[in-house]
Amino acid sequence: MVSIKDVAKMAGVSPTTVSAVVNNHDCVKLSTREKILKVINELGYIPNISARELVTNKKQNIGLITTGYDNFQKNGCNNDKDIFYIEYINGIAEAIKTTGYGLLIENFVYEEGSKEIPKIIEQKRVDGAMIVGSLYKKEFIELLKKEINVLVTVGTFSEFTDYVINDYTESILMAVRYFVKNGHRKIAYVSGDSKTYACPLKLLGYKEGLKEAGIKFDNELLFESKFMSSHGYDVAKKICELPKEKFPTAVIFGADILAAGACRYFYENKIYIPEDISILGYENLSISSYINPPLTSIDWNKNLMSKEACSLILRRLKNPNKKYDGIVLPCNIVERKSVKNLN
Amino acid sequence: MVSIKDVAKMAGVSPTTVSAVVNNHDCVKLSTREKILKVINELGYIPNISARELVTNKKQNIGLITTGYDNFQKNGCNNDKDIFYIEYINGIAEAIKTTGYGLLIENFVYEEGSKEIPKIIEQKRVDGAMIVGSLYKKEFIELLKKEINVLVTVGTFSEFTDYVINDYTESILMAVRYFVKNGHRKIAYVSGDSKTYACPLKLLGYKEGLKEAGIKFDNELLFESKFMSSHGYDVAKKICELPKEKFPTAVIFGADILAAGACRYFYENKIYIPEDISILGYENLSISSYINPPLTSIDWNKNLMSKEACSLILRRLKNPNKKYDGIVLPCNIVERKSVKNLN
DNA sequence: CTGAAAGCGCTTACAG
DNA sequence: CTGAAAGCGCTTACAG
Repeated sequence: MVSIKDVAKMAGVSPTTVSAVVNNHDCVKLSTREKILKVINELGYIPNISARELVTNKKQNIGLITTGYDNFQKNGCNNDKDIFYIEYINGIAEAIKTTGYGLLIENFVYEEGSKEIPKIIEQKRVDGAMIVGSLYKKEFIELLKKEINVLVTVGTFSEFTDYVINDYTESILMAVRYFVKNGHRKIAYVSGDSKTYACPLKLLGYKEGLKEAGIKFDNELLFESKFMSSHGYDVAKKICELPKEKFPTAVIFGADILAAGACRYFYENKIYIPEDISILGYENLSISSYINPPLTSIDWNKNLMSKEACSLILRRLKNPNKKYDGIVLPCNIVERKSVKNLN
Repeated sequence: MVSIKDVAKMAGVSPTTVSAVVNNHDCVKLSTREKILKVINELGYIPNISARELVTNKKQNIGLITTGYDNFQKNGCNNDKDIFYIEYINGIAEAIKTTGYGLLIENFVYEEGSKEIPKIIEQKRVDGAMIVGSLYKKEFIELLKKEINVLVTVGTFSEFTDYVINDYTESILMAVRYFVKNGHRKIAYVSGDSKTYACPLKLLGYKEGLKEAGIKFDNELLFESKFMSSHGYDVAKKICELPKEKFPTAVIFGADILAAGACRYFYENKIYIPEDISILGYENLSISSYINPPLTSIDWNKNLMSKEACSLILRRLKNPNKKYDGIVLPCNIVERKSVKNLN
């Protein structure tokens, strides 16, 4: 292992100067700098990260924590969870690459009331962390804030940290408008887990959309559901049990996972999409493009979210005492083949 | 930040003794140990990982490196890649949790001929690493071996490292048997990328299976394809262009992604699964359960693979000079609804 | 069973 | 612009 001392000796300078070069301080004379760089190159010197961490009191890692209900595991629905997080994980891995930080990931299962926190935070392995998902309570964030200063929530609003979310209300409003534009009037809405931050906001968008189009809100066309595909299946069944005059021409699912589950039911019961019923997913997960027919879905633009989350965390790392920032991103609809134009 | 000195002072012992307790050395008198543990608890002392790393010359992280062709990105097929890796990532994250190691991930795009290696290895951020996937050449592993000693390949055989793979030949043989058992005789096979290690082995299984059942190998029923769903679509088209007497009753796809792409084509062209044609996926990715009809697929048992990969790496970490280990896991078929019984 | 001392490889005031 | 010195928080022979 070649150390800073070896470089210093070989270049005929002090470790201090080598350090200055390695850290791009601009106080080193050009010729000295070049000499040192040459030796670094020859020797293949790579600074020891641990030593640097120790003295600067910074780890050079940031953490990515995914959250899940205990339920997911108990019910063997890890699929549903995996499918949700992957695009964030990869998006963030991509965005972090150029920053000099490493990405440490931990899947954390939040249990209400528990004081347990993610290990990478407890052990101070990271300088900052992002919490992806929405399956936790505010108390969890407060707990974390005691242990780590730099925190960004991704996908959930947060009072005490930076956050990046979507415009939930607007997104569902947009969905209703989209259906109305395509001639639909009987539009059902399958809301996600009411415990999450987004749920009531999305519902608001649904109601606003109906109002705007002069459609009367009908409680029978509103369904609540957790975020598992089996629940989407169940909801589809309920929809089909509706009296004929109530049967919607269009359904907005609050999550792609739910739409996928519903598709299963429709498929099994020979109800064709979009001929018999039009459906819209939410999130635009990768699965939406594999489903048949490919699912038209409200895109969260998770890649952009990941990037924004990274810049948020980098900014916060540089400036820990700044007032909290929130980024609200717009959604858009990715058109595939699950919606019929009734006009 | 409370340090080992603080604990020592408060407990009236030396840092050496505190260190011994923290590291579970069994040379400390019980009463001393208890006294120290009490202080640790009171003070909420957590050892500084960087300091420990510096002195032991170990990072306490292991790396998870996913590999992908440049193509995936160029062709906007990240979906296909994401979908493939997620279950490993989560499986390994789960398995690593109890080991005391952190999990550092990096998505690496391998380019043939390039000398570039993953940053987490170059910067020595990890004690060991797992390479998941098969989209790289042997030279890549040789390159890595120069920089890091503890390496495990997951999903690809490797001469110079530990590895965990599936029994590729057996798995496709099993697939053919499964179709034969269900009364199929015209069985097509869509092979994956021929550059990968598994490809020729799987093909072998296909041929053996046919032979065993007394079915003549027909080159027209063999298709080659890269690992993108669009290629599955193209293959399905080709299958449908086959003269009627050649049209297979069953197709084995060398990857779920390919089956998904094919399903799209079949769906669009009103060819029903499994009524008109039976299909079998490979890998049992999460998408296979969301597709309609749900895809019967050869399960790689990625959870077990992840666990085995973790034990392999832990063993190797403890014993760096042991002879290389290889684990070959059996596959099994997860029956869903894409195969018709012809008997 | 316990402690004093050295040292891991850096960075950072500080002095010149 | 450069260097000597101290110190980050641990672990590890070694001595007793």
